Amino acid sequence: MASIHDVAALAGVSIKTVSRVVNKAPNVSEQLRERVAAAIQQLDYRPNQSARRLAGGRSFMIAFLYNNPVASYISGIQAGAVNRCRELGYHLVVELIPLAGDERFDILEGLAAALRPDGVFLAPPLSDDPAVLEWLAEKKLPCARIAGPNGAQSLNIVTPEWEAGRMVADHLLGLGHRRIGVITPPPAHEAATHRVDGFREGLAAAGLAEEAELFVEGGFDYPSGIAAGETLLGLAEPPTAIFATNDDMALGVLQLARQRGLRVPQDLSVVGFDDTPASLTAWPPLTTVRQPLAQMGAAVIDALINRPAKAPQFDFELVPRESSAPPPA
Amino acid sequence: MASIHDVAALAGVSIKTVSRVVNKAPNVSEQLRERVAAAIQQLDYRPNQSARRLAGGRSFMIAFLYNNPVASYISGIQAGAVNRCRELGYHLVVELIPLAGDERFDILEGLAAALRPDGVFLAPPLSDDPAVLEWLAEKKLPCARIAGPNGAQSLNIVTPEWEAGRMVADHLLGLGHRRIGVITPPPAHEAATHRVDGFREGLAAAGLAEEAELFVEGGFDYPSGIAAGETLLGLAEPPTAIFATNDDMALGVLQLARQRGLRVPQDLSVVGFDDTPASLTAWPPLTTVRQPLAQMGAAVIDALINRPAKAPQFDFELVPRESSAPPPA
DNA sequence: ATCAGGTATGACAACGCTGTCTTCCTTAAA
DNA sequence: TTTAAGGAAGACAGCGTTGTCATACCTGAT
Repeated sequence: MASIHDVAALAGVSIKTVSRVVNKAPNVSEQLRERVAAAIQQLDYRPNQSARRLAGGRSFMIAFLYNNPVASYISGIQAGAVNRCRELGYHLVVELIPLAGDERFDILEGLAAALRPDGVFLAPPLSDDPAVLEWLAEKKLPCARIAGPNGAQSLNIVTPEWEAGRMVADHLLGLGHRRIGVITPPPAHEAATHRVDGFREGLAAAGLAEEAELFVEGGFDYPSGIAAGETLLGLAEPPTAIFATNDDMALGVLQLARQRGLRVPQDLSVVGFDDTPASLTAWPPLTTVRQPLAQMGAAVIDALINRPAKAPQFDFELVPRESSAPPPA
Repeated sequence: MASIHDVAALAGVSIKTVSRVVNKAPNVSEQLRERVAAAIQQLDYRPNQSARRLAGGRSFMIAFLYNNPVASYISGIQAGAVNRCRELGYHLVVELIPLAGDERFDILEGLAAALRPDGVFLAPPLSDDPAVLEWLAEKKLPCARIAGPNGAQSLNIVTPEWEAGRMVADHLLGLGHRRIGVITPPPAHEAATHRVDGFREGLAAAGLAEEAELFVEGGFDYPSGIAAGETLLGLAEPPTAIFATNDDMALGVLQLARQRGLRVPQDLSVVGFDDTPASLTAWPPLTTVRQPLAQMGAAVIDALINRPAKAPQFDFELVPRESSAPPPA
């Protein structure tokens, strides 16, 4: 495997000049630049990251810290991140971080000391963890998060959760629903709670009063969707539609409706969030909100490496499918 | 951040001795070992991987190459792999490799040259790719695969696909089915085809003749499940049960049955494979086969790093749910 | 003609570790 | 008592880069 010395020898220059060419540093004559480039090409030379890290202080590694039970969500984000990393000549090291316990910090410590990553990518709900955020700030590790709380010391890629919530409200309201149950996210998923805020705003815009009994907290999983659905459908005046703030819970509502003999969407409309694979294959296919996960992942990498001036804009998209329809007459 | 020199100074020994202690090398007196350990502890010293790699030739990195549309599958394997890596002091670098095209080799080349990973982990269906396998062998990169073809030059963690297929056959046969349709995997997923072999063996063991028309090839995705199901149900004598070799296709069959007014499982039994989240939330919940994904991921890492003498044994588990029942009378 | 001030290039010392070789010290066999 | 053998510890040279500094060259203003 060719080293910088081989290239230098072949091109008849010093290793420093090769280094300059590789790093696109200034003050190299066009002539030499080309000669070196040719030598690099010929030998198929690739700089050794370890040596680079050791000498230069940069590791060309980004740590991706995650812990999210929804595989498709993480998977989508990771795909975007890993591809962008590749484009930029970086690599993505993944680490599964427990959501609680001091063990987390051991792992982080080991990761930071061994790898010295150039940046840290936090996926939700880790992006909400103040202790982790603080630890990273203390270590002065550049860190970017997706859908985390704002105002913290590190970068946060903001997602239009609020707008998406509003979209769901408008969709359901537009179909004629006036009494809509909401299964809210667990408080640990702070960004997701903005979905509910946007939804509330939609309600208000339609001149509807907010009724506390229609907002039931869920745990972002299937069983909790069933449980919350039971609460909502057990109301004296049950809702004609339910907005579950993620797909797993919406799927739970679908299941519950089936048990109770309610037809979806004729008797009850259901809207989810995330556009998971299961939402498409469910019966009926779930109306849900699609996030541009790969774009989001790529944007975080950009933020970490290029630090672009302006924050990226994402469009969440309402995917109308067969689980939502006008309310029963 | 403490370096080996700091530890050596604090313990009053040479850096080499510290290195010995860190690497659990022999020929260090118990007394010194303890003194050094104490110094390491006190300074919270962690060896720098880049330096280690540069000097020692090992990178403590494993490359995880994947490309699989089934997020939950990859996610499960990755979780097992990343945790085992951590236990062993390694790190997992992920890379998304296209399934075809020469671009693959550029990516691999870049990865290999820059990172010099100590091992490469290939997840299916990449584990079936002869060109990739050959490229890795050429570069002398230790490589382990899950569910790949046997006989290749690299390690392969064998999974009991055959046995699992047999289990499915026995399950369905045991329920009384005599005419069972099978949606077979695309040929690129070689390991998965053993599921069909095992299934065939079950048929033979029950004294049933094999009918070619009952075996229809699928593409491992939802639409292809629907299409294959249409072929099977369109048969002059349609099957009373369908074994789809993955969940996505089984979900497609479920959908098709619904369209045709067939009740599952009363009119048609359906069995999937993979135990994806969607298989649980589908209606009816899908009888399927669960693979110990995390264990499998961990085993590959073990194979790469520790090279254990004996191959690990995995148990695939049939998860009976509500999509399979005795055939209509 | 002289000199300041840039531009182009190279020499060389890190970076933090491990491999190799050397040295010193025990221990036990001859 | 001598000697071989091996255990314990250290000195030192890389590993493949980048950063810093030195050097040579060129330009244009004096």
